[in-house]
Amino acid sequence: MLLKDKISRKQEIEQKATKLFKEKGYAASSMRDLASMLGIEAASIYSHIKSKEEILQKICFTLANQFLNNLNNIYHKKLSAEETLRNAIIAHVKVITEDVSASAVFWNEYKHLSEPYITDFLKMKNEYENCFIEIIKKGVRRGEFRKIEEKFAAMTILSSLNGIHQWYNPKGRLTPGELGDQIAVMLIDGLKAGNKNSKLKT
Amino acid sequence: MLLKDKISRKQEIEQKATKLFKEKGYAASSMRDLASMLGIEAASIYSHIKSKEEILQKICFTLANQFLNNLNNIYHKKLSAEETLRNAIIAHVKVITEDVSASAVFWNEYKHLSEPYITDFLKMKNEYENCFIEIIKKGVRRGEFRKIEEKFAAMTILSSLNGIHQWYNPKGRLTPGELGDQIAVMLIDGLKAGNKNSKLKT
DNA sequence: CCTACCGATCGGTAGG
DNA sequence: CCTACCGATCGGTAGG
Repeated sequence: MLLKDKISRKQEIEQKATKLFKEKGYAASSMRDLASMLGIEAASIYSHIKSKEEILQKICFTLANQFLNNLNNIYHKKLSAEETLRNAIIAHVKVITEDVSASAVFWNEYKHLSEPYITDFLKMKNEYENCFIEIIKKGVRRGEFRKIEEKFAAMTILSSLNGIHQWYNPKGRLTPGELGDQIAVMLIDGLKAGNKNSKLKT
Repeated sequence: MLLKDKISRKQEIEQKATKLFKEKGYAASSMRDLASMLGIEAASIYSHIKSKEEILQKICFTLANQFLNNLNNIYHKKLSAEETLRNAIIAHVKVITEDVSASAVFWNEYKHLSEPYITDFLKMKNEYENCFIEIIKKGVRRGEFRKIEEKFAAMTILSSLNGIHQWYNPKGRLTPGELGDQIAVMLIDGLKAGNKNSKLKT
């Protein structure tokens, strides 16, 4: 009972902090801001967490692991490049829509991680981006996609996915599933249109 | 001579501040950081500028005006929706590539503007986004683009453009012009592919 | 452009 | 979870 209370209080702190970090940015968010959202004094927060940065670390690495695990699972299914990319996009969108605040913080505030966390984080980010580049390279090689600068294409796709948190309204017309499907169609068609090699595959 | 020196010193402060704000974020950048980049004391900066926020205001509104002016000029040319969108994308990319640091700050740090600046800024941002939505609505109405949720499409395009500062290397293979052309092709093809109404236009 | 300094606020600790 | 408090740092000013 006591343990249960403590866990849920810690989760409440993390959730409120995520909201706060999203709205004001990590550096401009003070522990006194967070405390007043919780209705307690700033010093009391330290009964539940070790430091302000610990919260940021948890947000960043939880999401980074979700993104990477999903992508690894999809990548090893050995589908066509198009289907791999479609599944990767849909999985990415799902992670974002499940916690829009966390994904905003993940994307905008990771630079405030200290060493060695920032180095680890950047390694994971790089691995993820390289995997997207590889998928597109494969698609170009196999004639599924048009000839295109692969890094450019991968970063354009990832940018549009990582911008979702800035405009997506969970209560709006598009459900997360519809959003993932639609954005996958739009971005993949952008890679396929005018593809002169596509007949090689059919 | 004295006036000329003072102007260029102010510009140097603004340029260095832009770089600093990009790298550390506005809130985590101190005037002492900026001073040490300039080789002077923090207090001396205030001979040239009024406040830290004044620099942020200049960055944000200079870019916002560039984006809006370009888009208004293009919009009033009364081209097809596709050509309007293509020109808008290319113009947007040009502004970003001309000053990658400034556009990173513009996009990531505007939330630190105080009133009334933040309200003005958000108005301009909204106007810009609505104009993109209108262009896409027109394209869908005229059968140039497939049927698509217009706000979703506009925000996806703008997100991919506003992510350019995170990965674009001015010394890399793609020139700013090539980047603008390529990204326009990819995004517009994503709007056109599978368009069942396209024959209405030819 | 500098020295000297201001009040405010920061993340965090001690001790209960 | 609180009171009381710490040293560090912040943006900015006065006066030269």
